[in-house]
Amino acid sequence: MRYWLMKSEPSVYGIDDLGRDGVTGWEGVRNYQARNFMRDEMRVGDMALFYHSNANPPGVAGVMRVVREAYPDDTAEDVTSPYYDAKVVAGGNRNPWVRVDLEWVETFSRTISLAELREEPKLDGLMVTRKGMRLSIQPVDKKHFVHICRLGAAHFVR
DNA sequence: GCCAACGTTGGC
DNA sequence: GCCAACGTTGGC
Repeated sequence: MRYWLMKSEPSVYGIDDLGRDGVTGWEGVRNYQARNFMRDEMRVGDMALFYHSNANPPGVAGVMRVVREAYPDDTAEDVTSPYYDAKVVAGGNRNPWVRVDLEWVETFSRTISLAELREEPKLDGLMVTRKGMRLSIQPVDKKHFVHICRLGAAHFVR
């Protein structure tokens, strides 16, 4: 089983939205490296940290689980979607974008902020704290995942 | 294939 | 709102 960190802006879709929805399709990923992680490496049962970007403070807000592996993200072909990709349709190319489905697992009682992630020596090597790291889907070491869950006082990990 | 210009991400 | 860092585009 693998562990991930996935970013979303809470003003667009945050962990409270996922808590309400239960399960959501992770739409709108338009970066090939991030897509490749979803398409090639995410498996049902993998766990992911829900990271709030462009938030105050930015940080990990909770945990979710992969419940469906990669399938086409048809928002890329939907003119009315904010994630519409004109290049896909115009080029007559096959839609290269995929999404996975994620299930809400737990919302932390507090957000583990980016500043706190940086300060914690046990989290050395975590990708999200690297300067200039914009990748929206990142693999996370199990030991890092578990530690962040403990910081968040997660129940499911105890 | 190089690389300048441009658009986006995301912390602050 | 600013802007550094990054990814993509497109002329050559």
